[in-house]
Formats: sequence, structure tokens, C-alpha cells
Amino acid sequence: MTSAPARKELPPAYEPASVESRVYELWERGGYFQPRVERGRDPYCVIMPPPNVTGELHLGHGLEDAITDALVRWHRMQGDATLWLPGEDHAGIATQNVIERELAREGLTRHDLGREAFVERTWAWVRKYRGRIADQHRKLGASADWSRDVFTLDPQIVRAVRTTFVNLYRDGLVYRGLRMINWCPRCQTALSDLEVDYEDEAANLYYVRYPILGEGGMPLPAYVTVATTRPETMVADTGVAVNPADDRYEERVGRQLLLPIMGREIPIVADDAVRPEFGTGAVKITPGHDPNDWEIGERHDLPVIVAIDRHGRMNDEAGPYAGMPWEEARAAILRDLEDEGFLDHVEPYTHSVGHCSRCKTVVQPMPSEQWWVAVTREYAPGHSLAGDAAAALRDGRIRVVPQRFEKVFLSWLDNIRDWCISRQLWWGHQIPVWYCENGHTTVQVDDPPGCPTCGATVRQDEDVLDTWFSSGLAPHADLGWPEDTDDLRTFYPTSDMQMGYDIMFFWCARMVMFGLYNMRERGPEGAVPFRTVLFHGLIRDANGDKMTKSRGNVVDPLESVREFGADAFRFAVLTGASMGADQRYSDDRLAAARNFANKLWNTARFVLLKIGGRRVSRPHAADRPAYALEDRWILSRLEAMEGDVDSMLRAYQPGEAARTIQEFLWNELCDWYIEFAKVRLNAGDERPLSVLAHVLDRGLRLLHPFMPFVTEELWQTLRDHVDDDMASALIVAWFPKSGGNWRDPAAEAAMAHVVEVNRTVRNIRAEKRIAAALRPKIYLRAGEYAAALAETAAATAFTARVEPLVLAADAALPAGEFAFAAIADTDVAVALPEVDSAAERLRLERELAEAEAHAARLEAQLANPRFREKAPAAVVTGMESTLAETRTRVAGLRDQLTRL
RNA sequence: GGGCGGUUAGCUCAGCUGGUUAGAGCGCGUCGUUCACACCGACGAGGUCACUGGUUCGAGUCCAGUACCGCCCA
Repeated sequence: MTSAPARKELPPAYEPASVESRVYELWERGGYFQPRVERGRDPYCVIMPPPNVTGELHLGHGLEDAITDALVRWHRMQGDATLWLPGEDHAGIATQNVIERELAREGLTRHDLGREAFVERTWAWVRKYRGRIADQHRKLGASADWSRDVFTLDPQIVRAVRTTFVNLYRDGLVYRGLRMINWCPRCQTALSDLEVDYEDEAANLYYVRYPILGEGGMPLPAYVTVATTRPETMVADTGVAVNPADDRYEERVGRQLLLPIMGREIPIVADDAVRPEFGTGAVKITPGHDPNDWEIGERHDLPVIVAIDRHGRMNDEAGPYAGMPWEEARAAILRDLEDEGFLDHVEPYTHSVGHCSRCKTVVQPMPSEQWWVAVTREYAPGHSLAGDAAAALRDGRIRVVPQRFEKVFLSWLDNIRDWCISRQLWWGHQIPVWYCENGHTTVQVDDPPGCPTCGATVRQDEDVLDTWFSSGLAPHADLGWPEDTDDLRTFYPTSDMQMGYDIMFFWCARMVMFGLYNMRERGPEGAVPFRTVLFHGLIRDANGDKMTKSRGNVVDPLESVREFGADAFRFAVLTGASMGADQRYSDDRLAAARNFANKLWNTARFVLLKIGGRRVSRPHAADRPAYALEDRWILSRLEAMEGDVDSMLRAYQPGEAARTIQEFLWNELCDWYIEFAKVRLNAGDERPLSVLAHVLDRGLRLLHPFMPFVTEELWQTLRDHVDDDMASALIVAWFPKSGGNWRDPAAEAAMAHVVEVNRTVRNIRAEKRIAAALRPKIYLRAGEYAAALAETAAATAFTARVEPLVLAADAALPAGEFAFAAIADTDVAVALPEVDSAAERLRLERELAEAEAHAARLEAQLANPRFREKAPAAVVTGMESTLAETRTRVAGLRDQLTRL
């Protein structure tokens, strides 16, 4: 042992606030977040899901950081060239809404500003708030490479987006077409299918009579009754449909009906899509306002009438109702139908209504010219965007964790429909398409000075692309594509990807499709955007409710960090549930995690206190015989735990790994090893110091990916006291890997026995209400573990507050009164001033009954020849030795009872 | 309607490929001024692992069905 710099005094409780920012600065200044790309290092790369640039981080981001940062730090500590690439998303609708709300407070709309000024104002906002996102990640300890931070509207991403659009267009995968879309009357834009949330609403089913027309076009006294949930759309009806197999209407098909109020003639058609059990079996067809009707209308050549405009108001097609909002028109139409005797009856009915996922306004389906991605169209023989994505999952080039999500993912891909990518917004990637007055369309990456065909002036398509179009490119675009950059060559395909399962379709699916398409020259293996995708669950409030602004139960993760510390936050959310499962968020769990951080702090404080100004060397396995039982035990347990942690992390179970380390540090290192070591240290024996330093060092390394701040802070102090080649910071120190040199099953068994004896003595103390100050004599009549018990007698004296004496198995006890117990083949006798023999008999009988029942179970199992025949040998022998121990215990207890 | 998940101690959750007496944290009860830690320590109470049936020498774990809760898709 040599001397080391004077130990700096650690406060008695861990104070995260005084540590975190300083430690993060140490890392950032040290450049540790940037990958060290060298020969022989494996690359490890994660692309961060880019948070909305105008937003704040929520608990989901916090969980994401906790999981990803754990994996990232683990890889970095294994020497991989590790890159966690962060970014922010321009978030089209969400951001535009934020700015428009701000304008509204000034009494303005975006149209008052004009497009250019509005976009400039939004950029001003972005410049102000973009850095805030990064700072929030920093507070959580995210070790992302901020020097590579990407915003989805950066020039390089614009280029990637345009290149992708142009290539897709040239391959026939992007097209402009008139189709049914989901229109949000509030956001004034088209939405993709994914951006519509359906909710069941209690409403009515209105039964309306449509008179049948005779040969001469005169209404007959007969009519067909149709059922509808949206009577206001009847003004745009262009037909009525029935199922061809429905014999109620067999003779009506082909006849004409008179559309009430409007007085238009419309045909009855037969279509398989009509469900005979719905309503009367006859449904009105409004191709202009319903996606199903649109398709039926196409099949039967029905005209399309649009009677509701983009603001949700009735237009001129609605005749007398023109100008009314649709809700008002519905009431007016119902009144008129009733007055004129067309309303048959009304039934209460629950149906699902689509709402804009951003603003919750009821979505209006309507036909519209939009840009689409043809996800199932083949662009090369056997290759389509969705088909290739599904294949990558099916053949294992992309792995899904937890595996069950793969099925969900695939069933979505297998039923996918064309993706509407144009949005009538001003904020985003404006579509790289230009039109001229002569009707020429130009699709290219760079802005054209004029029409390449005729030279006329051009105007760019006004729409922008769906935000997910750009974020879907992240894995390759963030690394520099379409340029052939070093980063792209080194880190693509990226390694792990992580997100909440709620954005599986929005983001994950699109990344896979675009990655495989844009990077296809790399071949099937090299084109995938990532090897493994992890889906984590959602964080709910303590009652299991989803956190939403309207419920007012949203928790700011940074608030938790301030109160409990970033390490506690990370540990709590990481261990809150297994991967993919939702978890409930409560202060109790955060407090427990904070307590663990404090426990660790004090563990280190104790070790450093004992080491004092020394520098100690690590224990060497070659000297094992010279080490005490508890030394060999803790070192053996440490290595076993290192192996467990390694396999858990490989299996993407960071929460289990974190729990395992916690259990080791608290329940083995603190509760037993340190308590035992105190006795030797107080006696002037310095041998435990190297074990303490080594185990603490390994513990801090193991825990660092999960609780980076407190471990780094402690390690910075510890490193000066360990005589070894120590890295400059824990963040880049080697992650422990079990060498197996210290594995020692005999020491583990012996120590387990000693611990069990200790517990039994403590139990007797508590049960017999022995005052804390009393130190009774105990006699341990031992067999197999006599040496172990003798060696640890001084420690037992300390931890159980007794005076132990180890005797031979057949030794006689001195005169006096005792409470007895038996642990395997060790008889425990605790000397007491007086013994209530009735109570003692009861206690022993209870223990005996337990032991006998246990033995009986084992005997029955072992007596079964088929068990002996089929069970693995290790299980059988293990059970046999347990039975032997249990029988000895039974005998010991019986013996003690007879003596009473 | 289709699919998926959950149901384990009062609460929140672990429990990997089936194997000896099912675990943790919080909470609860009793005790504790042992010089790392009361954000602590000791001891204890508390579970027929939702239900039914099956496979197996052996089931919390695998299979089938039922009930309840939740989510996704249509």
C-alpha cells in the first residue's frame, strides 16, 4: 500500500444538486460523448427519437433516456465506438399550432403575417427553444454527442428529404391523386390515417324514408328506409346501396329513389360492402363525405357531391342549408325531414367518430388532391416499401424487443394503405415540385430558376410534407446521407433503436421502409436502419391513468430530478416495469431510488473513510487461500453478479440488471460484508481494504450506466486510492466482465450457513425480547461448517451481539437455560437468563413441524422413481443434500425438544 | 369483429429457456443513540401465483378454455 492524496470529505448524505451539473460538465469537456473511431473498435450507434422542438421533455423522454443511456454507456465502457446521435423534430402541425396560438393572443392569424413572415417567426422560436431540449437531456444525464445534434429542417436533412421524394417520384412511388382524405377543419390540413383517433360516441341512428319513383318518375307510395348517423350529408347523397344477397331488396335494385328535400333522383345499387344487419339493410351513399361510400360510388359510377367545405360549413350544394356549420345543418335537416314526414324514427346508437389527434376536432372525410406514397406498389420485381419492411422483420434482419410487438408491427404492414404525405401547412419541408403556367410539372432536388421545359416562371407546390416523412429518414439522413460521409460508412446500419410502442407505426415503420429503399445499394443486410428496435411502455400516473394536459396529471421529469436526483429518476423508471410494459409513476418509487443512491453514497463514504490516505492494490486470485471466508465469499458473489448483469444487458433487460446490482450492493456488500469487515478493520487488520476498494470499484462501474452521476462522483475520489491503471473518468472505464477467477462455491455455501446462523440468533433475540445491551453466550455445535463458524465467530459476535463458542457436534452444553435452533447440521443454543419452557416448546414444535413438512416433501419427490429417472442429475443431488440437511435439522430439533 | 397484453403479499412490480420452502421496494407491526447511512439497521406478519381443465416425475412458468381489466387494429 502506498499513500494517496488526502481524502476529500464527503457530506453524510448524497446531494444530487451539488454534483450533477459539475459531473456532466466533466464528461462534456472531456469529449467522452463523441465516438472514438479506431481500428478494432466495434461501432455502436443509436439515433435519438427527436422530440418536438417547441415542446418540453416528458416522462416518456425520461424513460427513453434512461434506457438508451444505459445501453450507450454500457457499450462505451466496453470500448465500442459509441455514438448516440441526438436531434429535434420540427413537428409540423404541433409547432404551427403553438405559433398560431401565440399569434391569436395578439389578435392575428398566420394569414395576416403571410407565409414568409410566419415561417421566419417560427424559426425565431426554434432558435430560442431548440437548445432547451438539449439542456433537459443533459439534466437527465444523457451522454449524447451534442456536436452532431440534428434538426429535421437543417439544410442537410432538407437535401435528404428532397432526394428521397424525387427518387420515390421517379420510381412511381410518390404520386398526386384525388382520393378520400381525413380533413381537420381546425388545422386546415389533410391528415394521414394514423393522425386520426377514433372514439366511441353516444349518438343517434336516424331512419329516413326515401320514396321510390315509378316508371314515369312519379313518387310511389312505397319507400326505402335508410339508416344514417350523419343526416346532414344526405344533401350530397348520390345513391342508396343494399347487399346483393339481401332478398328484402331484391326487386328494388336498379330502381330510382327521390332524395327528400333535395328532390334529386338517385339509384338503388347492390354492393357487397353493405352489411344487411346494419339499420334496415339499406344505406345512403355519399361518396363526397364517407370513405366507404367513396369506394362504393367508384364501383357503381355514382357522382360525387361535396356539400361541406373545408371549414365544416355547408356550401351551395346543400341548397337551403348553405352557410350553416354542419352541426346546425344537421338539426335543420332533421326538423325538415320530420315536418315533411320523411323521418321514420330515431334510435340511440354508439359509433366511433374520428378526431384530429392534434386538436381533437371532428375530422371530415372528403375527396381531395393530395400527394401519396404508394407503399405497396412494386418499384422493382418483388420489391415494395411495405413488403421489404415486412421481409426484414420476418427474416430477422431487424429484431424486435419485446418480441411480441413484431406481430403487431407485421399485421400493420400487411394491411397498410397508401400514405397521404401532403399537409396544408406552412411549417415544414415544402414539397419539391414546381408548376408553370403552361401546365408543366417539375420534380427535382434543387430549386429550378424557371420551368426546365418551357422556361416560364414556376411556383412551388404550397404544401409541406408530413413530419414523419423527414423523421423517417433519421437513421441514414442524420449520418449524412445522401452524401457518402464517414459517419454513414461507420455507423450505418445503426445498432439499437428505441421508442414507445405508441409510435411504432408513425416512426419505426417509416424508418424501416425508407432505410431499406434509400440504402438498398448496401444489400439486404446493410440497408436496414437498425438491427434491433426496443419498444418501451407508457408511464401512467399513480392511478394508472394516462397523463394528459387536460387531466392535469402530467409530471415534469425535471421536477422529479430536482426533488430526487437524476440517478433516482433513472433508476425508478428503469426498474418500474419490464420492457414494453406500462408503469405507474409514484413518488414512493422515486424516494426508494433516492434512498438507494444515498446508501451507495454512504457505502463509498465508509470505504473511503477506512482507506484514509492510502492507495490499495486489488486482491489477486493467486492469494486466495490467504483471504478470509467473507472475502472469498463477496469476491465470488461479485463475479457471479457480473456474469448475470452481462447476460441481462445482452438480453435488453436493463431494469433487471439494475435491480440485480442494487441487491448485491445493499443486501450482500452492505448488510454482510461490510459489517463483517468492520470487526477485522477495528482489530487493525488491513486486508479487507483491498477487497472493499475492489468491490466498490466494480460496483460503481456496473452501476454507472444506470446511475451515472453518483457513481462518477464517487469513483473520481476512489480512483486515487486504487493502485491500478484507472481511466480518467468512470464513463470511459472498463465495464467489469467476470473472469471467473474468484468463483468459490464452497465459500458461498459456508458463508450462506454463517448468515443463516446469524439470522437465527437475531430471531431468537427478538422473540425472547433480549435487551439490546445484553450479550448472551451462544453455543454452536457444528459439523461440516465448524471451521467457517469458528473463523467468523468474532464477526458473529458483532453482528448478532452475542458471545459465540463453536463446539464439537457431540459436545455437552454447560448448565443453564437455552433457547435452541438448528441450521442444517449446526445446533444453535442461546443462553438465556431464564426460559419460559412452555413458549420455548411451542416455538421449537413450530420449527420442527416446518422442517418435517419440508423433509416429507423432499422424500416424496425423491421416492418417485420416475423423478430420479427423468430429472437432471444436478437437481436430484441438490435435493438429496437438502434432504440430508433437513433431516439433521429435524433430528437436532427433536433432540432439543426432548431435553426441554 | 380481429389481435395483443395483464391478473403473483395491503400497494407498485420482478420471476430468463418448467426443478429443492415464490422474491423486491413501499406500506404495516415490534425493537434499536453498535463511531458509513434514521434517505438507516434488526426481527416479524402477510401470497391456495384470477378460475377450470390438460401435458409432465414435477407447473406461477407450457397448452386449451372461462372471467375481469387494459391496449392496438378494423
